[in-house]
Amino acid sequence: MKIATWNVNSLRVRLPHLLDWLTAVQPDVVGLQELKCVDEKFPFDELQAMGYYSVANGQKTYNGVAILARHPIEDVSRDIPGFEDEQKRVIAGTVNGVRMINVYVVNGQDLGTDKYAYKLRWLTALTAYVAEEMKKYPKLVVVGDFNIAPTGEDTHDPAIWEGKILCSEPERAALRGLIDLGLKDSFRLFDQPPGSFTWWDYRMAGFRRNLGLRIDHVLASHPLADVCRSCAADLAPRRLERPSDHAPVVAEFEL
DNA sequence: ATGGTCGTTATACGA
Repeated sequence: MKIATWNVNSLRVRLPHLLDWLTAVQPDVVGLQELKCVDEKFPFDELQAMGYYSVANGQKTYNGVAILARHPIEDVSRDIPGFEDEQKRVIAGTVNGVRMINVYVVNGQDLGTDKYAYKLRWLTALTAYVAEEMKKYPKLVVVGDFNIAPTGEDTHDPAIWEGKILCSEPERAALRGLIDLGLKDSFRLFDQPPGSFTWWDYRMAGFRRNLGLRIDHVLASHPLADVCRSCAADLAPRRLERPSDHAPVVAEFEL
């Protein structure tokens, strides 16, 4: 079972890349983020024609998440239950007995801003939600754009990023708190080449110079981590014309 | 220190 996550940064613009990538990679379940697309305009028909069921939680201009799967998506849940939030950042569903919680974590802008405070509050609410879900679903993945690089190794230059947004200690502590519920960072279950990232700023030729961060993750519960066979970023779509600024991450599980 | 580049029912703002 191939489980993937991809911040597409506008589903409308990236739909041709997405359809080509689904054909090439054949993932079984995919979490998408930053759709910037209302549900009324979600391309359900094109995806169905490719053999994918889809469920979405979209909004205009900003945010928006979806799950695609080759099998029916059951027990779909949108947002974080009990957490007041205008922004559409979470969708969950169950496919073949595997629970996927797909998240687009708040970016946070800069330390000390209202958006940063919102990010930390949001992560506290997410952690409580995932804790509840883990009681119900032993086989669970939390995937998405976490907007957090777990360690210096997940940045092109730890000194530059030290204490900055996406790398600050409170953000990293929040991610560790989520993982400490009983999850594994699938990517780090395997030897990886240094300089492995999932996001590169459009500015300053970030991708060409590999000035990236690893901020997109597949976190797997222990029963799934035990059967994880690979996890890697797929840089091919990032090399195309008019790419998303994020690469997809694909993890394979023997199920 | 600054700005740079994308996307958006845009023309300022979020990332």
